[in-house]
Amino acid sequence: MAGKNKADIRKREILEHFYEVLSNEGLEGASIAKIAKHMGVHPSLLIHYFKTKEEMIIELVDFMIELYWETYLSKLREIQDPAKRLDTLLNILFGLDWTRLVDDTVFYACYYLSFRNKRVKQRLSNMYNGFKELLIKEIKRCTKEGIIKTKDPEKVAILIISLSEGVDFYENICGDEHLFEELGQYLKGIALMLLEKDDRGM
Amino acid sequence: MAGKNKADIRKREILEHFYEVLSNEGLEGASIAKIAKHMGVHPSLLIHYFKTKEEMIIELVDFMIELYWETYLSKLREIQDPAKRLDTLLNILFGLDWTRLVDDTVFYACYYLSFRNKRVKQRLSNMYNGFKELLIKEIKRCTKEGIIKTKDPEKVAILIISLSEGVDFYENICGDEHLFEELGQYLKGIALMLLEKDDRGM
Amino acid sequence: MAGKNKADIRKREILEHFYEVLSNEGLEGASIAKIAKHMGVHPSLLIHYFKTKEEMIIELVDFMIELYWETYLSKLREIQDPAKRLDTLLNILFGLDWTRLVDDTVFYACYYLSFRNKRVKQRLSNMYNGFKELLIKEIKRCTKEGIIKTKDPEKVAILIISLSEGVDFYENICGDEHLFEELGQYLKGIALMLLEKDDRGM
Amino acid sequence: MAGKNKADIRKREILEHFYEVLSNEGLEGASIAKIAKHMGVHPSLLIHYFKTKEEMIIELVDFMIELYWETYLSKLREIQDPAKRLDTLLNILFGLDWTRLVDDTVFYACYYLSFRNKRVKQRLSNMYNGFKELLIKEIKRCTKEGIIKTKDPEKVAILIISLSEGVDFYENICGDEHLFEELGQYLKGIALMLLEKDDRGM
DNA sequence: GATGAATGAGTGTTCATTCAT
DNA sequence: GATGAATGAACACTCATTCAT
Repeated sequence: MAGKNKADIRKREILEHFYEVLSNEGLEGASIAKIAKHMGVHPSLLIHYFKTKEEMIIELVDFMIELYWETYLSKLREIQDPAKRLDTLLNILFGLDWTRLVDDTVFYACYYLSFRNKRVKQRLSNMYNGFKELLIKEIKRCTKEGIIKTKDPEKVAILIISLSEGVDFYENICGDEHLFEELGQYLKGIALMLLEKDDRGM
Repeated sequence: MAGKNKADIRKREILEHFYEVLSNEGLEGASIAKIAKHMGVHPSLLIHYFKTKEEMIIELVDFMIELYWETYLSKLREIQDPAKRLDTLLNILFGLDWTRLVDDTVFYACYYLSFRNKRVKQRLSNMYNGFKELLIKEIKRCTKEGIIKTKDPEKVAILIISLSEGVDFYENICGDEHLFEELGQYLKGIALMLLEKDDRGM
Repeated sequence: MAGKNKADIRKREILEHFYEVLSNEGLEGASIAKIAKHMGVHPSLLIHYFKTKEEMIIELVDFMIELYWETYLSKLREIQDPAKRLDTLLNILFGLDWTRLVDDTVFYACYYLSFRNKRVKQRLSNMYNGFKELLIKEIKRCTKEGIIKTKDPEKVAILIISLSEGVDFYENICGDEHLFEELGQYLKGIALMLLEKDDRGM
Repeated sequence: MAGKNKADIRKREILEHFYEVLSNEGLEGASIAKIAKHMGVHPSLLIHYFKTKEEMIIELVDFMIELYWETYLSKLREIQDPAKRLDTLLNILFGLDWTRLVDDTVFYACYYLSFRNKRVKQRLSNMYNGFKELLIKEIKRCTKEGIIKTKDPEKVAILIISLSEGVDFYENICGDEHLFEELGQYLKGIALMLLEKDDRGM
């Protein structure tokens, strides 16, 4: 994504500072002035590259989504075996690397912004739909090969993604340091159960 | 809760306007000036009652939490049968009334604030712990009476709450109008399965 | 001064708190709200007694001036001998008790206010004129009795008062702890010289 | 002092308006908004240049001190003769130009601020120490050359400065228009006497 | 490409004060 | 005698942004 001309490099640099300030000081603290100060540059420069703050936010969202996709895809890239691919996906969703990939303050800032900003919402929506489709594809493949018996792959995919996000959500409020570590394997087990025994409770 | 003197009535009134403005215009839009204008009153009056905006936020959080608790408790109040009580809890968690009880913008505003505001975080944490303990108590009772076979009630309680929040989270981004309605019964089924078959997939 | 009805007692009490807050936090800090908080009372009460803040200031000035006069007069009261009376006056003006009688922040606050507030200015002017007249009277008596040879008592009186204030002024900016203590006797000596040898440098 | 780039020119301009508003309306009246209005500019521009009001105050103090020094030094510059240099210093201290060089409201505003603002205090302290050292140097030179017989130059220097300030102080409260004019020569005479006869009254 | 000048709306909060109770 | 409700102006300061250089 993005060419490698000087402007793009500079914009990426700005986004990284934006990310950091947002992470440290939250939405109210991430003003253009503070970001500029954080990178030792004049505020006008940020406007010069992004025109408006909204544009900066949009590109930050894109930047974050890129990160997620790269993680997903890089971990799956060389794996052929369907079972292993599905297993990898679950490891990603319920592992620590995933939740810690993007700072929670930044992630939930973007999430919160999506309530009032259609463009942000659209991007997040696309991202989650992408995750969902990816998951569905793998589920279907595994079902086809008899590894699992999932009747409604979309429902289960939504369920798994929601569970992953829900635990993250819960953790942020109630989590002691080790909650998620313990919970990880347990959750993966639940997910597998849902995939295999999806014909039950319905 | 809260006395019935004039100040308490007025404060409640202010909080309702705060809630509404927050719901309509988000965190950045919910300035003291705008709330005051929304209720046709001078900004300094809000300060007169709450001293600082932070205090106002804290009391809004309390106000919201009160709403949740009242819902919980009022629905459980007259039910004695353990199975029915548990069923009611699941209906609350995966039903529409619950998610729609508090406006999402308001709820996630509070959630987002909890990242940087210890007092908000503590309150939300207490609330979720309260929900969890309530759930655990009912699970244990049902287990004792042989209705379900839950081995680790706390884990399952956390799981169920997380699932409930996770689906709400997901819905806000990806949900078409009817997603949750369909999902509700399905999720409740999952929850029941988790409660009964908790000895499985682990 | 002032009757002893309940209102006067309350007003005096308020003035004492005003004095203290002014001393601790300066002019900008001495708001009605803060004074009220300092005495654990509602701000409206101060207005109730003084009508306006200006009135409060005026009465504070009177309060302070009272303090000065009481000191002056009480120290002179029982002394008959003219030489001793003059000596006492000089001791007062160049002694530590005098400068420390009223907190510097309070005194210079009143002084500063006099630039823009005619009523304050008038009061301070009267006070200094009173001091001057007192000093002149004693100088004249001593001159008459041949103790000193002051040709122009008013000029010398003004000079002595100015010197006293000037040293206080200087001390506030440049004074180490002991400057004034050392200087006291020296200054008194200068004053005496001025009184005796007033026929010189003119 | 100060470069000649646009910012420095603008800052100086702002300080001049600050000075004027302060002189006209006192400390309480010299708000950023009023200064901005006085110079027909937007309030945030002042912040743009000075960051905070405190900084503006500090620079005003520096500005005022600069004025004093320039006066001192320019009047002494071309004079070599020790007696004349000392005489010039006394003329400055007890002459009208001196007291009228800086508006009294402004000067005493700075003085008053020094009570609560360490940086202001430090600057005034440095200024008076500079004056004192200058005076001491000239006194010593004159003593060496036998023009006067001052035993403790520092004490006398402090005395003279204090007297100068004290008379100014007194004048502000009690002075009719011509008091200081009359007093000037008299005071200078006193100062000379103190310098010559410093071995007396001690 | 980067900086500085300037704006104007907006922030939360404090202020002295009035009025009713 | 004392408190609380309410006001409206003011405060220093931050905000995103525009324009000129």
